[in-house]
Amino acid sequence: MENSEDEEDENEWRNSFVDSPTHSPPAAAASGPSISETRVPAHKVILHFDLDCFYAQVEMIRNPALREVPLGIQQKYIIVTCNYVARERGVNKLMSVTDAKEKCPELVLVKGEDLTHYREMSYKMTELLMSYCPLVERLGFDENFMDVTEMVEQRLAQIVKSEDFSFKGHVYNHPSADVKASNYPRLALGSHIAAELREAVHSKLGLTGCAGIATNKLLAKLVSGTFKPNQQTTLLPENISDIMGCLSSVRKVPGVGHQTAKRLQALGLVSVKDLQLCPLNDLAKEFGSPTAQRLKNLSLGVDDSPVTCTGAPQSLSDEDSFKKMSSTKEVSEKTQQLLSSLVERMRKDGRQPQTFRLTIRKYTTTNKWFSRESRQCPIPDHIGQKISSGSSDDAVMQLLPLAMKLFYRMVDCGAPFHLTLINVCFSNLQTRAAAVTGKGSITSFFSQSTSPKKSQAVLSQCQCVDSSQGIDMDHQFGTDGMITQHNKQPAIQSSSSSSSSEAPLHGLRWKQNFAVIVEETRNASCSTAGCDPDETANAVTRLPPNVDPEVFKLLPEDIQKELLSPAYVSSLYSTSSSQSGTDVPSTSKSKLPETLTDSESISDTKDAANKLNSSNRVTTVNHQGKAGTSAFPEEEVMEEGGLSFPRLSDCEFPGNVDPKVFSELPPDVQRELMSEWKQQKPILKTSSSKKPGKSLMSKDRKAPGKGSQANNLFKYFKPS
DNA sequence: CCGGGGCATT
DNA sequence: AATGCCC
Repeated sequence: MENSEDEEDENEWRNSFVDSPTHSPPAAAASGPSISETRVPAHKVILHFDLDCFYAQVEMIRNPALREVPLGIQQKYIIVTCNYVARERGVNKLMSVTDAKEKCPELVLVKGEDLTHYREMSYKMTELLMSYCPLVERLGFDENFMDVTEMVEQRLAQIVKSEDFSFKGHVYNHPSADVKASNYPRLALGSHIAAELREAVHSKLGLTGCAGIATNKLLAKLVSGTFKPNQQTTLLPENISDIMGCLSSVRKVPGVGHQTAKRLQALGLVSVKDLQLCPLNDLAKEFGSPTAQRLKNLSLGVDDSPVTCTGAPQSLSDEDSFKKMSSTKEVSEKTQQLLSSLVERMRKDGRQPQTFRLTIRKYTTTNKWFSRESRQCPIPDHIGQKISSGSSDDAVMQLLPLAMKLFYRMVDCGAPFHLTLINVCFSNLQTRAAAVTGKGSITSFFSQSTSPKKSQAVLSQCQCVDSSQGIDMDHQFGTDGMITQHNKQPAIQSSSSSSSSEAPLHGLRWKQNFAVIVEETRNASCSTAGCDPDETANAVTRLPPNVDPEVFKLLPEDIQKELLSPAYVSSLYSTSSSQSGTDVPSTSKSKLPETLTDSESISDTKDAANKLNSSNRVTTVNHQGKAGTSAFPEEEVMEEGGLSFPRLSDCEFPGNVDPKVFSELPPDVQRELMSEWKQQKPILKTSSSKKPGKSLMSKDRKAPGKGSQANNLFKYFKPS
């Protein structure tokens, strides 16, 4: 059942590649001992979501009056995107403001340099998708991949044999009604799921978008844009060569960028067809064997890269570009300004950056817009602490000299200089738990007393997420959101809606935290409808087969702590999760509610509806009650948020942790640990062992640090 | 070539 | 730590 034997469509799919000499076996698979026969997996069903003119949509939600007018989103002197009214009048993406105004003098412009609102909405989108299936990968702010293979299999199992059903939306190169879903039941079900998710996104967030349904990420992305806007397209295996073949330029292939395209062109390869036909050896001479194979595969529509959960960002940065900056005073002021907003964002994130980087772009006549230089340095701990919990202004003031030091390493201020961009970036983001314990050992952990301050911080973040949620942000435009469209002052200044706390996005993380917290404390505080005690209890109580709680409890305290460390957790994921791209941890599937099963749909499913609305309901939460009995007295407000993502626990709560042991930890420590877990990538591939051959699009994350140490700890667990 | 963000390589 | 490449 797990390696569900292929039906006809699988065979057809496979056959379509069999003749390709360069084709490597569709990786994945072989989670167990490689039985030669069963190792070819059922093909995956991958969805790609691509929101329509994303920034413009967000602005139109914030101010519905903009829906009726041609709207362009302006960053500096560029229209980065525009609504469809504007497109009808000849405005296009990445058009200069001058050209756009020429084409469409009535064009209304909204400044889009502050990404806060876009970022927030972007994460809401990802969270919404994740609430149905945790395997979601972000690509930029407006695209998401989703691996729904498991969901499809579940539905397939429930389908009545004779049941006749069809594809939702378009089918690439087919008069959609032609195609019988029974020939490709999995893709057909994928198209149903895509349709339902798009509807959910629309009803819950007010956003429209396209979806592509195919057997891998490459194809899903390529096919999703076939019908725009607000439509979806399924690609059948038999049409793979069609969609690849009609790509005029290799550049159209996701994963082939400018540089790669240029190098290919030097080999005389321009179209995808050229690339398909080019001998692998020729490619290997230019790119090396692995890259050559990847390129060739991509040209054929082959892509075995897994959908990798994106999780929280690995870095936060802020930048500004300008015509000219040539004095250190300006540089210092601009840097300070950038640092201020970055520090605020960093603080809301909750993690503590260990590295600071300053990037600049120097003006050069030789037109190298792209060349940026950067210098980076460690952030002294005392400064890091100010960023996350101290005075923001102090933090900025201490970072500024650091930044200037880096600046002087790149610019000789004795001579004239001319900058056109400054970027500040925090990376190497660590949770306080990790920061507090100092590098390797977690020993001082328990001596840390519970920190009221931190709890408060978490709470306020929760409230921030809360207040920033809600689809109709219209009302945020009190009186200042009116449309202006004169030529002198072409841009509307986005109402600075500072009211809706910048509290961004890691709603993702926070909500996941809440989910875990709720589960841990549910006896004390779970009181709301939609909270299924069995489900949540299981999520936390269940241990994977290779973990012996009894053994765990007998371990020395410090060893236990190491086992709870994020590095260990992630290493566990990376080694225990199967290499198969199609195998989803079985725990995460069985409990998926039937939210999407029928045309009935999402909104009618209590569970889903509760989830999706949670953000709007947080304010209605009962703030009192079991304050005394909860392990997190200050955080009652979280329970609603937690209930909204009951299923995430499968994916997010490390299964190797003994809940009893965990529950005996101080609340503060529990919270820190959970916070850490949230930031690990739940799905990790081992980059060394198997080699699914990552595509250019894959991320292939590694477990952070301490791998060897963590691995040694495996001996404390039962062999699986 | 705007604003981000990520990964791999050196 | 710095650059390149990708979206």
